[in-house]
Amino acid sequence: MADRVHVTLRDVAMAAGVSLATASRVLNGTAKVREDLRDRVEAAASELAYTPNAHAQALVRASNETVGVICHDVSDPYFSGIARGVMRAAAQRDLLVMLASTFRDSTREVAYVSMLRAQRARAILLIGSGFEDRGWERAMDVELRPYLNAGGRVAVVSRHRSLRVDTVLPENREGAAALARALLALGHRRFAILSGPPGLSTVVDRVAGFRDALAAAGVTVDQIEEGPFNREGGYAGASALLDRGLDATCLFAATDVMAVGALAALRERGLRVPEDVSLAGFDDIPVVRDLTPPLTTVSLPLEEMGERVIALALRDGSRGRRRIERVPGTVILRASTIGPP
Amino acid sequence: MADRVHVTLRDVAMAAGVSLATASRVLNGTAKVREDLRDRVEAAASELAYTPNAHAQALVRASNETVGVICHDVSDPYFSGIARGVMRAAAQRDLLVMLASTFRDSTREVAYVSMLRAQRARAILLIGSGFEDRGWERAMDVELRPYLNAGGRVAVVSRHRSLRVDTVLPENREGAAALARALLALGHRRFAILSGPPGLSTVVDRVAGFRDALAAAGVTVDQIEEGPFNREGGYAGASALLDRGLDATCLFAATDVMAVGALAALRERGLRVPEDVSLAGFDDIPVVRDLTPPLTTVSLPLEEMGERVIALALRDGSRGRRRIERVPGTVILRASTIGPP
DNA sequence: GCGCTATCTGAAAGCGCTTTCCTGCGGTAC
DNA sequence: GTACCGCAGGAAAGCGCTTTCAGATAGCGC
Repeated sequence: MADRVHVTLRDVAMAAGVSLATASRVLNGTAKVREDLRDRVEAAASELAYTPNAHAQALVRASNETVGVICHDVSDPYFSGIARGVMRAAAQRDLLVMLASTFRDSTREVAYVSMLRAQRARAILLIGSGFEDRGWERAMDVELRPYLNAGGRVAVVSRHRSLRVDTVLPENREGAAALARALLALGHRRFAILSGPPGLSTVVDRVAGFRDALAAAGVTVDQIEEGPFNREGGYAGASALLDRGLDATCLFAATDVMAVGALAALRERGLRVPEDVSLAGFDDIPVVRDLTPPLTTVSLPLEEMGERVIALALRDGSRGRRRIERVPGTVILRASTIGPP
Repeated sequence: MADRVHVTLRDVAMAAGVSLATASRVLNGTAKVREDLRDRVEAAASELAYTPNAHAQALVRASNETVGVICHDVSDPYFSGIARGVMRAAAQRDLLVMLASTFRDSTREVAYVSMLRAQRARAILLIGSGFEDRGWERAMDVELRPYLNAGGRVAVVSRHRSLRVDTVLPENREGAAALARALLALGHRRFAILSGPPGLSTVVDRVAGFRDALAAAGVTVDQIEEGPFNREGGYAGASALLDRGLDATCLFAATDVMAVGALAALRERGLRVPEDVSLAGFDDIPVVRDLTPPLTTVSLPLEEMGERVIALALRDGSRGRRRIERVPGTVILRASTIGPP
């Protein structure tokens, strides 16, 4: 048994007593080969458990079968929902997905793009909002532009101020506005907001949409708390609000994950949801319907968004003009929101 | 601006007026190069936005910077928790992770291993239990053996009957047994079990451990329902149990995800947890503590397991004997379990 | 000033594959 | 029987890189 050495096409060709060219042709079905030769090559290949070296193939074909996906955190249900859609679509096309988590570190994000570029990935998908930060934008541009020029494909989910690429755009602003109107309709007039880190477009848009819709009804919000985009952020934010004296009948968290944390904080302080305070989130990640009370939120078709973003990146005629696919959010009123006490 | 063409080392070398060898040496820092030449090369590289072709490097170096991870479903919190640990550790080592979801299709799993082998991935990590199925075992062996012989590294999380490779082994059996004893201590004597698909070692072990511990106390379980390993499986299983007339004071679901579904089913039928029936799961995925009531479960350090499995795969002296790292589970009693009514 | 060594640079080989180009073959038409 | 065509298989080039090997240059002692 061969040890520590890869079986190459040359081995297969020799074992079959044919030339490299013939072996390659048989294995790829690129040209007609006399039947007995073909059989011998196939037998040799399976005998030796031959697997073509994908790097050599990628090198000579100048294309390859991988797509890169960059998200903030795989264990965040928002991203893993989208990633699931990407993977499903990728599997259908026999593509391999390289998934990277940046842990919200913009430096790492740029580094990953660079690695993916080195891999000559067929496409790079950026999931999650961009950083509204000049330095990041410049660094990203430096990596992405040559990649695009070399024929690479890039598509993103969420708004990126500086990236003029194909986009799947959740209607964060409109969704948040619709949610605000629904909450107004329930009778709420005093709101507090749990916002994510500043500089993330998703947060910015949601908060802006929410506030604008309220403003249109003559309602202003002055209790806003910022925190990291995770359960702890929601928990800490809600706690801070409570410490300061919550002056609202309804709390809006910019993401469901934060809402989950907020719910825990509220409950710990003895506030009942929704009797004492209503709570709403955004995204409709799977778990929120299993909370008690189930969470009011704006639903986004996460898996579908994943499928759409990869389709966008891989579509033909991609050199045409930039395409933006808007994904509307649907307000889902559940038991976590009722009229004000 | 160059269009549709990659900048190669040759371009950099020419622009800098040096040979390929020198350019390569500068960029890799492999040897001393006269300062002015070095500066020129570096200037040219950044000017041209040069990125080395990772495939060419992998080809000549016969090694590369990617590790493959295969799991059943990224959007399952159990897997994404482990994946998070893997990614964190991979980032530290400057490795790129190729993550594949099999959607529990054993054929696809084998296909992914083959692709990863073609990529000459430095290591392949299998997360999630193996299929106890002769055909799958044989097919997997055919792919993995040549990979291992060629110096590839493989490590797994969970028990795989046929794979004699480095393993991170959650103590499913012992954990479930400990949980059973804790529930017995609460006074329960009549149990029902929600099991996953047969042939998955994780399920088999958990159910066996649970039953054995009960048996040791003279308690038998005859209400067992099998279903898919997800929320719907738990929901359907619990519903089926209810339809048939649930004869138990405590329900054990083989995974937390299933328990979540079961909780919804129970509640829909008007059964209160824990007053009417206690409910316990396994894994301690993040969401369960936010349920109402918070779920009793067996806690597994998911992220740490991910870090350990990649460390195992990448460790030196890996040609030594197989290593098995056992990961104990910790019983966490929360409000979803109380004494029997 | 000569010979020797220590450094650094460049030429070239080769990683494993695909694909072009070319050769040699048998078959057809005259 | 000769000339021509079509086709299948082999030799070889080349994808972009690293690294060996040899050559060039400078530095040193005598």
